[in-house]
Amino acid sequence: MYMENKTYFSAIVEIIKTGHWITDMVSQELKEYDISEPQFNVLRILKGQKGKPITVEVIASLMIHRSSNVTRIIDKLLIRGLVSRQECQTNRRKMDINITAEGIEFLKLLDKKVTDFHKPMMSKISEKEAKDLTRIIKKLKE
Amino acid sequence: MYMENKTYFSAIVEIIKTGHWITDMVSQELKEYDISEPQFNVLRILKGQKGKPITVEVIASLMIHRSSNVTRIIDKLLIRGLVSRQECQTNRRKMDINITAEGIEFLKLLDKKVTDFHKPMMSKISEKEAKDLTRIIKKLKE
DNA sequence: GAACTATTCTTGTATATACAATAGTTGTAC
DNA sequence: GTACAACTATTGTATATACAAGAATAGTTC
Repeated sequence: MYMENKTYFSAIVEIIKTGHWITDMVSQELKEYDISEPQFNVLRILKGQKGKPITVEVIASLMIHRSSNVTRIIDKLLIRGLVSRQECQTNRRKMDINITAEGIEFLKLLDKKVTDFHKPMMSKISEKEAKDLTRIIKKLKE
Repeated sequence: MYMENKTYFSAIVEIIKTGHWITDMVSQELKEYDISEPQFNVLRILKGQKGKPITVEVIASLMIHRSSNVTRIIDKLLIRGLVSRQECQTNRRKMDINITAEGIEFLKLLDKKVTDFHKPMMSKISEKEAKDLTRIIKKLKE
């Protein structure tokens, strides 16, 4: 009977557990600002576009965990004035989403919080280890 | 102004993304058996106890993603006769949860499915790489 | 250009989840 | 042993999520 190789199995479990561990911690950090991890993720994606609006579909594809509810995530950010949403000029099926000036300001606060959490974690491994980690983990999905 | 080191940031993002990617795939595999990933996880934990019942608390601590709803996960497994639940003799606050013979049989089907998904993924990296991956990723949480 | 198909976002709905509150049991201090 | 605190599982509830269905627009074929 085939048995899963323990070495490989441990690796898989560690990836999943650590991913949850990090996002759980980040969620805790964000809680004081009453913003969810997916909302934070969307804000970061929008900021990364440097002023160029992107569609709901593109946001979904760039999210850490592809979500089927980008519309509703945007709804919440809209209410708080952190993003803008308007019909795409060239294709009225699409929506142009962008981060507002308020969104950028707000994100600065969040980024500080999250970075402060990332820093001590990152200090545990060397830059070479980080590179190795990324390289190996990416191979899994090839 | 402090900027996050890109090498480290990529590593973090890859861990989270890959974790989601794996669990999403596994969830898809399990769907045909109408069982959720957390339910599957609980069954595996129980099987790992080799007949010794464990409490709700212990299950939660062993889960890949610690859940606050173990009771309801157990409820569902109970309905299908895959686990048993009874008051702990020595401490009536606790519950003794165990996997049933049906549960073990059912789990064999699921394990085959999931292993068939794991195998090609694992073949993408060497055993040494898997070990390195586990070692580095564990350091992050130290 | 009409009919059909594909794309894109939104919405409806059922389920899952987090979090807090509760209930029952056990442990502890006096 | 009583009072109080701590522990353990369950339940209530509000929110988040997945998935499918819907609505509007665009593209394609004839």
